[in-house]
Amino acid sequence: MNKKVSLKDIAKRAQVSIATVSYVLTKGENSGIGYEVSEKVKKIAAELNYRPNQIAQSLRSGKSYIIGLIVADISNPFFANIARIIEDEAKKHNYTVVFGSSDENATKSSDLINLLVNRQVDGFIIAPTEGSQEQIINLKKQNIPFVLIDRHFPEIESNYVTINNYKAAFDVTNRLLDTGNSDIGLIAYSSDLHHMKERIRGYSEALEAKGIKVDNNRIKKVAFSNLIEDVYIKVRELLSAPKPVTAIFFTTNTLAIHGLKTIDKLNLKVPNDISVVVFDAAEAFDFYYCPITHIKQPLLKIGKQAIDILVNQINTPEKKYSKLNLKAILVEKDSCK
Amino acid sequence: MNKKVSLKDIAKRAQVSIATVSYVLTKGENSGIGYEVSEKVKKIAAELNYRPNQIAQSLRSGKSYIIGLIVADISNPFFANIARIIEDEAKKHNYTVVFGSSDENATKSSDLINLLVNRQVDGFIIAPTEGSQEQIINLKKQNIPFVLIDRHFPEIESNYVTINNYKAAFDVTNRLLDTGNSDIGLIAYSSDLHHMKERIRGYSEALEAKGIKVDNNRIKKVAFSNLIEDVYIKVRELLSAPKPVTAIFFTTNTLAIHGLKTIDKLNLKVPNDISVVVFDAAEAFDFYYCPITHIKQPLLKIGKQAIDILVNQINTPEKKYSKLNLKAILVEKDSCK
DNA sequence: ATATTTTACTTAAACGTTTAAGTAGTGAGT
DNA sequence: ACTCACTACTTAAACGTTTAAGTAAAATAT
Repeated sequence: MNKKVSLKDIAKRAQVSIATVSYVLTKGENSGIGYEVSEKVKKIAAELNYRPNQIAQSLRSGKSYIIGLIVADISNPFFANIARIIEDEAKKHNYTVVFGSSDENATKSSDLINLLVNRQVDGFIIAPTEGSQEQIINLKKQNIPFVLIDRHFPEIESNYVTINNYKAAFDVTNRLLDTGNSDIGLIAYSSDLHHMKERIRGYSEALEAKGIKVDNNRIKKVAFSNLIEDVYIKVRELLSAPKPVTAIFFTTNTLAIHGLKTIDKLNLKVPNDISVVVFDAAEAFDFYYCPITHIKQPLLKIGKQAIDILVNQINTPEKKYSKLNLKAILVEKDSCK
Repeated sequence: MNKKVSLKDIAKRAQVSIATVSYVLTKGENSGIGYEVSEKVKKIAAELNYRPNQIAQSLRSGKSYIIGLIVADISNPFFANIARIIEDEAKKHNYTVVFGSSDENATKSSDLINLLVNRQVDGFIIAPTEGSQEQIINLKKQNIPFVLIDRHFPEIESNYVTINNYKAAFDVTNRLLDTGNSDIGLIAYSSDLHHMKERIRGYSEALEAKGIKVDNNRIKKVAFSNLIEDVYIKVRELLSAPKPVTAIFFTTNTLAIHGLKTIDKLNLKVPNDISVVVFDAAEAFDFYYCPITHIKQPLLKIGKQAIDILVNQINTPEKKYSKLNLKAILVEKDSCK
């Protein structure tokens, strides 16, 4: 068995103390160690292929240089992309990202947070799931820095980077209205999460602004745990009601993917038989015969800002929270008519 | 600032030694510590919300319980899925997965490996990129356990879990031949990686087995770094040659996605104008008008086996390597005619 | 020539665990 | 009564770093 090379090994070979080796290797020019000894140490370190043990460094410094990222659903390309961006941004600040997917499940989220707290992560970036309020409050109590993304809890003061969901939903609903649709259904997750409510509020107020009464039967909610079937059922309900809708607003890309499959199964054509708008895109849409009008979130900005805020807070803990509401843009394609 | 709770804090409150606290908290029933003291310590630990510092545990034990996963391209759903499976499997063995994407770039791969070696990961699961042989050899030299997945280097003895790429490619090519295609093109990455060569060999030998001479002009290679354009060019070349092909075998899903887009642009219809088979699926294919015949890899099995082999090697370091060549299956759909 | 500063190192403590080894004190066995 | 074996703890060392504090020798100043 090859034991790993430590400062001790170098020290022994160079016949100096461990501290000397450490000084040579960590302080550059002005280590306070003489030229000859320095060179000797460096040479031996290179020969032995010395790698500092970051675990020991972390223990000593109290900093792990690890950021915990908890996304709601890693199979969703939205989160997959954001994870990637955050990883890249974190690396620029010399942080490694460890992440997990809560799958919209508060228990799993709690397990992940605990796991990572034990691993002494320096901070978190979290897309919190429903029912995870306490976990967030606990982080605050423990003084562990974190930034929420995509969603946040308005009742809990914290850093967050989200988009203006209300505004985006309002805009996209307006787009449907402008193209002549007044019977608009909405498919959402059955969730108390604020961003979901905001999307629904945007939809509702856009209708009301045009003097259209909101029909709660047209706001359909599906369970994350039973997505595929639920979407199928709800989309059918919208389309087979006494007065069927002429347009559907899918509040997430995953909902849309299964919604479009349902529409295909029912032999309806977008946009002639039914108009469609979606919150977020998906690569799969590229192959859909009709380009889909959708909301595009500024992923790069979200990731960059989240990391910036977090790293800042890690380095200079303050009581002031950063609350960012970024603008999302409406990408107009051919799916509304 | 809330300092974190350590054994010391509990010990002080309970008026016992640190060791006593450790014994109570880590050895269950037979800690050798009396009932009353045990209860007292446990109670205080709970009150203070004590969390063992895994960094300290790692330093002491020499084990980090972290597995490094390096995939070739995390934006590819094949790797995204496998990452997820590996994460889940690892958790069952009490390991945390830290991962990065090399983006098929040997330098990035090297950086990632170094980063993770410094972090004292207990082992690696790697989908190695072209030119990363030395990194792999270095891991061997340092006695760091690892398992290669998806690809491996035949010239380097190591653990690996791959599929039988030759067989799969042979089968899928045969499928094209059986449906009446004798002019078959192939789109591959320009890569020396063994699995890619094996796929090409499968294709070639399937043709030869039917007495068809392999035409090297029909084996097109594209650069990973210039994927979209290259695919477009090469697919066009195949289709506008003096004797155009009637079928194309895409050796990865990403190649197929852009290949199908090209086919759409050229106003050709699958399978009437052109037959298509693909190595690996993609969610996007669900929206393609023609269900695509493809090779399906046993992702779950690959992930499970990789973790099993790795964990095994971590716990009982042996010189014997596990080399797994799993079977992939051909999923027959409607894209061949 | 002597005091003072500077240089070039070493010692030792600390981070939070785990665990082998040590130490009282108790109870049983003879 | 005295040994022996338990029980219930504590002490101390170790994992690999970093760094404040210490020390001895050399260089400079007076």
